[in-house]
Amino acid sequence: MNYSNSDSPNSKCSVCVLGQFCLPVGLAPSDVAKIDTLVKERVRLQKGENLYRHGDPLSSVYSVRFGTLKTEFGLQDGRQQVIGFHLPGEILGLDGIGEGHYQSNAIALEESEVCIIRYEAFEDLARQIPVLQHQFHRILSREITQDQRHLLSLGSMRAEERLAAFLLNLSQRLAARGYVNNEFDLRMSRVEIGSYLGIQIETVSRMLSRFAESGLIQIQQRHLKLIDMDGLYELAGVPNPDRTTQNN
Amino acid sequence: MNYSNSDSPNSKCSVCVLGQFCLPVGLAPSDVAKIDTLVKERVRLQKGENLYRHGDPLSSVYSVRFGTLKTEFGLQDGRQQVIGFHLPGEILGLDGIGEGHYQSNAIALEESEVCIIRYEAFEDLARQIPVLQHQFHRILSREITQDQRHLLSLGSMRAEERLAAFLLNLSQRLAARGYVNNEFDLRMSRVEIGSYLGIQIETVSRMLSRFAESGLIQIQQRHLKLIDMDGLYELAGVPNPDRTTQNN
DNA sequence: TCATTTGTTTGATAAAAATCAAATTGATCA
DNA sequence: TGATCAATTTGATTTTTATCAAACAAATGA
Repeated sequence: MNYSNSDSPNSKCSVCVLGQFCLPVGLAPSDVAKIDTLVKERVRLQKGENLYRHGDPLSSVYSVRFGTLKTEFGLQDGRQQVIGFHLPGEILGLDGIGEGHYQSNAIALEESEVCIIRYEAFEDLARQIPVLQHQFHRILSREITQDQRHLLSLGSMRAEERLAAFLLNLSQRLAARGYVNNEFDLRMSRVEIGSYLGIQIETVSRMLSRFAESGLIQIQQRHLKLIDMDGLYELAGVPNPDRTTQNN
Repeated sequence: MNYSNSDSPNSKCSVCVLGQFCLPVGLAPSDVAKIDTLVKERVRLQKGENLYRHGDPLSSVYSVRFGTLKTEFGLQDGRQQVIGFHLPGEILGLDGIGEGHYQSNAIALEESEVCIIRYEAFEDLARQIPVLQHQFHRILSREITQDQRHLLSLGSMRAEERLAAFLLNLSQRLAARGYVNNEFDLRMSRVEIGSYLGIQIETVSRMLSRFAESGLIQIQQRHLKLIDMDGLYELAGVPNPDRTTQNN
């Protein structure tokens, strides 16, 4: 782990392009300046490095600046479940607030950098800036909703439906960040995808091959093209939100 | 739905026995009195009644006063997943904060009563009482952790393991509320258990029969006795937290 | 460069759970 | 009280996915 305490201009929330996804959403510029004083440290992580581990005392929550991380939740007997993949602008560490120590492990899937938000100081600031307080509640609430959507996937969908929903979810989140929505690189291994979706890696591989064969996607290693978005959305059980044709 | 706006003494948070599970945890008596002014309304629900529905605008979050509710999350194509069962003292409606409208349905499993916490007024009060603000963050965070534990169950456990973990989770939550931990009535149907656990009702029924046959439990209809807690905990992948024998 | 390791794909088989079907039990109501 | 309806259990069979095994490909390092 490589800490930095830079005051270089591009390290400030007030100029960060991720502001629209991160804590400062909706804040007046003068309030964002107050966050700047709170978020001064960052950490650089290499692939495979832990940002935090289950049981570490909660000191901070984190915002992804660049890169991708996964969080995983473990059972005493050793089994682990990947809970989420985290893209720039997303907040990590929220599960540590309840008990005062993190309940999950957070691990970088590639070289990544996260902003450190000291939690106690943040609570103080949130009391002073109602919009910030509300935005934080929204972030916590959306995390709950996201986990519930994931539960629906694991509890009610078959393997190929889960996989389609997963690929589309990634696509949407990348598109919101300015990338094209139909071509990207998977940062996670088949093992990690399988764990996230509650299926074995052989099944992940077979389903990807099947998708490719039926013209839904093209895939070579981790490079992915979504060809038939409508078909994928249908598998995922939702209409394609991008389609604005006659049937709307 | 039957609203009441009673100021009878036993309706106040300051005297409510559920305080130890609910919002007021850790608050000074003078601060609990401030919550009393916030939480004055309650709703009585009959079995099967909705407390809120997906899409309803968020106006309040709710605390269960007595009874049991379920929340369920739906897919456009009609599939529904039971996300949680909610006991007295637990807070509902948190998934509405993110988008300003509830993402799930909340339905009473038996005659129940919930306290209404006006959300906007609550945010204001939380700013004035740091301990209350922190307690609310803890509640949100624990909800995330609970959903993650549920994800681990659906993603990494076999049907009988999920069922064992579910029964033990209920047992623990009831025990924390002063009931015996090894004998209780299930308030939910086999269909609802199956949905919650991501398995079909026939499988739920078979697993319950198998548990009974192997002496782990006794069950008649919805009345349940946990006989071999250690065995159940082993199935659930965790050591029995109540055991303080030689191996600790 | 080749050799080794790691990750991925594909195939064959087994296990788990779903589905279909019927029987049984309990609850509700005339 | 019996009749009807709903919920649950049990059995037979099918489907899905896991597991075991092997082949293959990509990445790493001497």
